[in-house]
Amino acid sequence: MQKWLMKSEPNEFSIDDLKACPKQTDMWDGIRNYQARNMIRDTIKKGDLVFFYHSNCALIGIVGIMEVVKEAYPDPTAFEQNDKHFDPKSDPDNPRWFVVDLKFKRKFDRTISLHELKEHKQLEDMRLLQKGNRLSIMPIEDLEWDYVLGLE
DNA sequence: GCCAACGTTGGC
DNA sequence: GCCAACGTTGGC
Repeated sequence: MQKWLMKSEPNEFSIDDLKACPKQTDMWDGIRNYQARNMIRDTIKKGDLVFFYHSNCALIGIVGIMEVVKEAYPDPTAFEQNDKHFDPKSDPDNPRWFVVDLKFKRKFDRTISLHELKEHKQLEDMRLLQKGNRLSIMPIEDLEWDYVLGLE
C-alpha cells in the first residue's frame, strides 16, 4: 500500500470541509497538472493512505489523514462550462483529467507544520521539502510517513 | 525541437 | 502582494 500527500488551500477546501461531506468522502477534483494526473490515473489505489496538507494559509502543514476509497475516474468538473476547472480540451470520450474519491480518516490534534518538518534531518529528502517543488500530489516513503506520525 | 512569453503554485 | 520556480503554449 502506497502513501501520499495531497495539498489543498484550506480557503478552498480544508480537512474540516472533507469531514463535513456526506459519508466524510469527496472527490479530489481540479487537478490540472500532468504529473499529478498520472499518479491519480495510474498509481493511486483503493486503500492507499494520504496526508492532507494545508497550503497557502496561516498555518501551513500536515493536518490529518484520508483514505482512497475509489480509484481514478474522469474529472466531471473538466466538462462543466461554468466550473472554474472547466477544460474545453478534455473530451468526455477521451478524458484528460481524473479524480479519486477520498474519505476522512482522522484529523491530528495539531498541525505538523512545514516549518517543523524542515527541522528534522530524517525528512530532508521528502519531496515536499525540495526546493521549487510545486506538485500538489506526491508519494511519501513509508519511513517518512511513520516518522511524521511520530511527531504528532 | 527550440525557446520566449505567459500562467500558476505556494512560501514568505 | 511579491516573486522564485516551475509548467504550458505557440510561433518559428
